[in-house]
Amino acid sequence: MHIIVGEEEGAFAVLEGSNRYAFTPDELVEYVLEQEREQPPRWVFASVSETYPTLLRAGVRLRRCHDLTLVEGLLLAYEGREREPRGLAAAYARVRGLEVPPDPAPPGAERQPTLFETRGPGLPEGVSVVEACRVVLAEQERRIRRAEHPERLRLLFAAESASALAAAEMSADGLPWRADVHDALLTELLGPRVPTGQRPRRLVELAARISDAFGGKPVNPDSPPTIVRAFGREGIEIPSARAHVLREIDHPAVPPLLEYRDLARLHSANGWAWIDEWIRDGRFRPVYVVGGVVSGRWASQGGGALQIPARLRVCVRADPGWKLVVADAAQLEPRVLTALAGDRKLAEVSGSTDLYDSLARAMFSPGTRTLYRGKEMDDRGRAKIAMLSAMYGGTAGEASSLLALLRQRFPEAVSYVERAAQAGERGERVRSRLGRTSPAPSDAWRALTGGASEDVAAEGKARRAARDWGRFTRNFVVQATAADWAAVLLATLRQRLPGDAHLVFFQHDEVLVHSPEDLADEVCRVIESAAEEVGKLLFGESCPVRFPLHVAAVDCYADAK
DNA sequence: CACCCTCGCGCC
DNA sequence: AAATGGCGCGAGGGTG
Repeated sequence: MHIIVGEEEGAFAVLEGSNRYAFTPDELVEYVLEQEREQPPRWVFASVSETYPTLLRAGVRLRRCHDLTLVEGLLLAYEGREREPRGLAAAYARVRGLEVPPDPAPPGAERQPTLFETRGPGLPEGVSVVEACRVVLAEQERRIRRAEHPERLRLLFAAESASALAAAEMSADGLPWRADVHDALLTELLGPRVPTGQRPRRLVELAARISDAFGGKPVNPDSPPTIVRAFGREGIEIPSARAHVLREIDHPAVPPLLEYRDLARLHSANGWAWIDEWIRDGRFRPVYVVGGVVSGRWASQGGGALQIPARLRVCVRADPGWKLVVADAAQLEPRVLTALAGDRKLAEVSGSTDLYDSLARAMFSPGTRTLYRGKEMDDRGRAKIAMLSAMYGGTAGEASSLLALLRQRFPEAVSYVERAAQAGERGERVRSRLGRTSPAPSDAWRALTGGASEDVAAEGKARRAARDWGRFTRNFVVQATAADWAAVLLATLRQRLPGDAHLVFFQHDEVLVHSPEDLADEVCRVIESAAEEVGKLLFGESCPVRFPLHVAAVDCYADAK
């Protein structure tokens, strides 16, 4: 059973079968709670991210939903039409054969609407939001039935829609964040807080030491070109000012420069200004963008939510009487590749929680070491390079020979990604297990790679462009299937968490649950059993690949792992 | 001033 | 000869 909810200018319309209601926000809340108590329906929204936060503020949590915009985007990509607008008005217009309006600017863009832009849903006169939803939903169901694996798309759409619920819930609940701990850490590393725009004491000292090391001439350590020139004057030519380049140089400016870089980044990306902007009432509330990345990974808007530096994990602490349950999938992507390819030999390797360690034993005779980019590398490191090269298309240094060895041992897995790469090189699309579909290459790409070779240089450029796109599609099948896995995990998990335990953070292959202390053990078990089911849901009951998680109930995020 | 690019580096 | 995927963000530096 599904119930369509449409929002128009603060009022709500509800379509339940042939019944139609108009509700105030308060009435809607009462209605929703009643429905959820009896037999939870599938709630249909034009967009969860636009409507659900209002319900959350009123204390409403939904179990299941269908996000028409997210699903439209996935379906359009599946059908090779990802450039078409995906909002409700556009989807409705396509069904009715009307002129298709562009998507409204995302709410994050602070752009004022121009004179000719209209606010609101952009539907034709006389068509209500719920009516449009009803029409689009029916059309989406027809398109699903036409697909090669309708059941996979249904799982994908349910999981993606549930992810949207989870994302809004996590933003509303917030990640516990101790501003006082964060402030103390900044003060310890940078010196006392200074007004925005000024360099903290420690950075001032380091900048002076850097200039001294360059003979007293002021050098702006924030400007890479200036650093390259400064080394040039010392007779040291470097291609860039990147840390790994600087580390190879024997010069007194290098140590203070590297330390400056490190601390300056902390100050600018996650300094006091960040605390002021993002931490309220002991919570970090980023805006997550479900499906914001072509591969289906989430993106975030502001706050760098998916790039929290590891050293700030000390700031993430459970409330008194609560625990943080931290769970991250161990080497998710190689396991996903194993399952996708149905590589039974590699599946045996996945039985170990440390996949790379066990892969090393399968690839090498024990204890051999070689040099890799000048560094001694043990077998585990080499096994990891081999696997990453397969998934990313790397061929630098020893990678190609390691990849060749991996191909010899596990031909099914390696040929799976190589077929995806070849498809990309031909300009074809590839799909994740559940049907996330890679975009078409650009017209510029087709022009570059399509023509017959005019000269050697043009042919080289074309070849490089083709290979680049091949690396993208090679990685897409793995990354997008990992996104499938994570979405299904989130969908499963948010249904099963006991009591007041709730998701507070998600990052690609890792979840954090804030849980009352006495429920933490149960939360750990729920997460572990959910993860076991996810592999079967995606790849079938007989899938032999294990997807183990590291799960830990801790007081502080930094204590996990 | 707004806008756009590159660089460099944090996360997966 | 060398060639690894996906992001977000801030700073510098240029353009119009």
